[in-house]
Amino acid sequence: MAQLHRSSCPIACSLDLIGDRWTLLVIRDMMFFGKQRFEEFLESPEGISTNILANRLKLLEEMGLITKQPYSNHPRRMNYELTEQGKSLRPVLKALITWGLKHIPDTTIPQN
Amino acid sequence: MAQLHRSSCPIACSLDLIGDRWTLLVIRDMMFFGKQRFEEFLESPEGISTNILANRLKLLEEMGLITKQPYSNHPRRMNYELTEQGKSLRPVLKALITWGLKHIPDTTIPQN
DNA sequence: AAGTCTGCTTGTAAAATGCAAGTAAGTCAA
DNA sequence: TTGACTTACTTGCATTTTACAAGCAGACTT
Repeated sequence: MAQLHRSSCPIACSLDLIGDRWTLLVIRDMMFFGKQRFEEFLESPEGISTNILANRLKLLEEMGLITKQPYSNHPRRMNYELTEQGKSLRPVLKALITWGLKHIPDTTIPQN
Repeated sequence: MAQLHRSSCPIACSLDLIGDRWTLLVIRDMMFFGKQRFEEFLESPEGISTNILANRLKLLEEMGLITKQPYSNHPRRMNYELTEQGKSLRPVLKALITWGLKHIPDTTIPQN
């Protein structure tokens, strides 16, 4: 994951932040499936590994797209939630869903 | 660049095809700046390197998002053009532009 | 006091990327 | 007709990122 912006183009800058194979899947899990905890993200069918997930959650928090909070009084139990900035990625995900469903065979709206 | 689909989710599948730091920038150059030749893509401010560009053009052609044709009677001069399938990525790019302009400081619509 | 649950970290091999240099096929100018 | 030039790549190699497996730490639970 690159940190610096390669240009001032909004597409390039967006890709610098969220343009990899995992980040938007974490956002998807939060936005469409209401997932909030580390173990829940691990259950998604794509099979993200724990080190990548920890790294992406950290970066997303640093970017301000999600927030992390301790979950009630349970120990070491974290709640990840989308910020308004994170929620505003919905049109991007919608566009990817529409394109994928139309152009990639055997894609379907998943249930979990 | 991965080739296989990790799941049947349209978002995940789309990211498997176009979810890297360079592919959508090549599409952008064709869609918004009318670029068609190898050397033109190299001129973009992000500075893609020649091996990555060659690889992405090849993958995009294999996916059916672009076509490659010899340019008139000039030698070794190729024209890359978006197919209908490639053009249909416009809403995805539009969504990224909108999000980037709103949420990333110092992004602007570029001129070249 | 021992085991469990959750959320990570660490180690290492494999893959992708970045950078520089080189190559090949044709054109053009002298 | 040869030697430079243009365009579109390919190759080699160092660096970075990813994938996979294993381990660990703190709080609870029995």
